[in-house]
Order: sequence, then C-alpha cells, then structure tokens
Amino acid sequence: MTINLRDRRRRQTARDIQQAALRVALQAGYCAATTDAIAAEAGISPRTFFNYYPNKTAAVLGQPPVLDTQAGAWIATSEAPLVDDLVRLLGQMLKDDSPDRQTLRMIERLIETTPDMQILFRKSLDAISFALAGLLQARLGAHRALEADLIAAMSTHALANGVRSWAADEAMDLDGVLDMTRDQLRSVCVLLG
Amino acid sequence: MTINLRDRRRRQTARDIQQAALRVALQAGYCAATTDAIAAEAGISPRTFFNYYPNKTAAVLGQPPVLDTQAGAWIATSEAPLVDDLVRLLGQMLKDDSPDRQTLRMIERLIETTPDMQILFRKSLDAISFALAGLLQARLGAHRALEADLIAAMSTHALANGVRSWAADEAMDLDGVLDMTRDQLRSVCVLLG
DNA sequence: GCACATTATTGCGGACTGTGCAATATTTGC
DNA sequence: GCAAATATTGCACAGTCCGCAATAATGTGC
Repeated sequence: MTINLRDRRRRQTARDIQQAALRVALQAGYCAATTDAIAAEAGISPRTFFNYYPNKTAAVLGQPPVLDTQAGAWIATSEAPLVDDLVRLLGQMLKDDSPDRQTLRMIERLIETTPDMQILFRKSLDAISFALAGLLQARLGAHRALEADLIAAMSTHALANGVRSWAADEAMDLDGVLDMTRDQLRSVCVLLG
Repeated sequence: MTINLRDRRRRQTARDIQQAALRVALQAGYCAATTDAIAAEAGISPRTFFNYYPNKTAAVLGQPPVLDTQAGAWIATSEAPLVDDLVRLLGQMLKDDSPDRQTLRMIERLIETTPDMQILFRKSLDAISFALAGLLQARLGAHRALEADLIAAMSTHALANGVRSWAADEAMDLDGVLDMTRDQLRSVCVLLG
C-alpha cells in the first residue's frame, strides 16, 4: 500500500494546489495571482509549489487527461467508421479521467475574464492531439500524416467544446459530450462537402 | 513621407531583431538564448528589445500574417463551395503577407530542435483562426458556432502544414501551398466519411 | 516499537523575464 | 536651426523558475 498511499496524497495535494490557484486567480485575476499567493492559499511554501507544477498555468489547469496509446492501439486496425472509432477512443480517455465539473467551471469562469487562458487551455490538450495523431497515422498510413494531424487536432478541439458544454450544463452527462463531439465532426464533413 | 520612413525603419529593426533571435536560438538552443544575448546580437540595448517584441517567442516567430476581416467579409454571402472559399480567403491573406522562405526555414530548424516551438508556432496562428471563425459563423449561422470554430482551426492548421512544406521545397510556390491546403481538407472529409 | 531508507518540504541564492520611469538621443515638421 | 515627437537606453523592481542542501515526514524490515 505504501506507494499507493503516497501517490494518493500527492494527487490530493496537487488538487488542493489547483483549487487554491483557481480561487486566487478568480479573486485577483490571473496575472495578479502570484505563485507566492497561491502557495500561501494552499498552505505550502513557495518552493513546494514548483515541486508539484512547473508553472502557474499548469497549476491552474491541472493535469489534463492522458490518451493511453497502448490501450488505444486497436484503432489502427479497426474497420469501423473512423468517426465512431474516434469518439470511442476519446470516450475511453474521458471516462478514465473523470473530470470534475466544479473545477472545470472555475476554469471556465477564469477563461471568461482572461481570454488568453483559452489558448493555454487548448495548449494543454495538445499532448492528446499529438498522441492521437500518432495512432491515426498508424491507421491511415504515413502518406496521410498531415491529414492524421488535422483530424486529431479537430477531434480534440471538438471534444473540448463538448466538455465545456458539459461543465456548463448540469443535465448533460459524459455520453452527451461524446454525442456532441460526434455531431460536430459529422457536421463539419457535411459543411465542407 | 515622415510616418512611412519611421515605420519602415521600425519594421526593418523588427526584422533585424527576429533574425538575430533566430541566429542565437539556433546556435545556443531556444531556452539558452537569453533576451540579453539576442539584444547584443541585434546591436540594441536589452531594454529596446522589449520595445519591439513583448517576449522572446514573439521575437523568434515574428509577426504572423493577419486575416483582414473587412476584406474577407464576402465569404459570408458567397455561394461557392466552402472549401474553395476558404482556400481563396487564406490565399488572399498569404499573398498579402508574402512570407520569407529563409526565415521560415530557420523557424523550421528551430522547431526540429525544440519541439515545444511547434505549439508556439501554432499558437501564433490562433489570431487567424479566431478571425476566420468569426467570418464562418456569419456564413453558417450562430447555431453552427462550434463547427465554424472547428473548420477555422483545421483550415489554419492545414495552411500551416502547407507553408511548412513550401519552406522546405524550393520548387513549390504559394499556389502550391493553397493546393495542398485544399487537398488536406478534402482528404479529411473523405476519411471521416 | 526502533532504526533505516525513501521521499517530501522548505529556505536560500541566483539567473532570467518583463515593465515602469525618467534621462538622453534622434528624427521630423516647420 | 528650433521645437515637438519619437526612439533608445539605464536603472530599479517584481515576479518566475530552478538547483542545492538541510530538515521533516513517512513507510519498511526487524
């Protein structure tokens, strides 16, 4: 149990720091929220803050979901329609992550007051996009590398749109996010002819 | 001539600083390239550096092309296929910008050594994506806001792919970039079914 | 329980970024 | 050439982030 217990504590502390960061940032504004103030709010030393997060942005956004490329390798050989496979894969990831609505709402509010945060939010999803692009390239072939990249970027983008709606709408569940993601991708295809 | 002359000097200095920044970053690595070193290389004081660029990233990437929403408003009412209109609009912007192959190549090389730069490169194109999303929403309607966002993101992404190929391939011209952009968008539609 | 190994926390010092301000230099309009 | 506008610079300062070493906390084996 030793490792798990420590890890659990670590994750809890990381979450506490994120909550503190969001509270301070929402109250004082993102730029005015110094790492010192966040550390104070979280009840840790300024130095410890950087043991948990490399920078202020990471602390505010927390750890984004991770796309497990091992567990998603099936997509390379699947013969189901691509959109369905994409949504299935992203759904797998989303449920592993089980995001916290309250936290996401605070992030939402912060983005409203600090539009620059939106770019940082997207950036935090780039790791997913990159991993997904790799999987898609395995499916589509190296000659479709650029397209794989585009589809990956658009899919994570669509998922992010869905998650933001989910955070705002109490009545929505995670499957609703996936439905929304699928709808967006299909609509784009139709619109682009 | 007064304003134009000063402006020309300003733009030239900005370009000089960018070149200096790229030289230093390529030689020492992006992280190790301090703003002081860049200023020294450009022959200006460290303080003057920040009169031209808000930060090191901006200096390295230079000013990205700007999508003129006035000149692109026609897309809202056009009845041509969307892909064609998108490519036409982006082509208009690209030709206004007349990018410098040599500079882009240095950026390319920098991205190769510092993969994080790729994210920053994309981020520098977000302003285009945002402007384009606005135009597309005018065409598609507010109920398609999410899709407009997705199409805008994917289009600028595809254009960036094209420009990077153009920088690498001496035989390619700007129309080739646009052809590539169109091909990518079409392929994505086909692949997504 | 007890000593031990591992890990977490903290303080300190330092390099770097970015900004405001005021002094100085340069350019421009007349 | 003179006065106004603009650009450059030095200086001081707040803030970010990291390396290092000392200290505290926690889990392991006995």
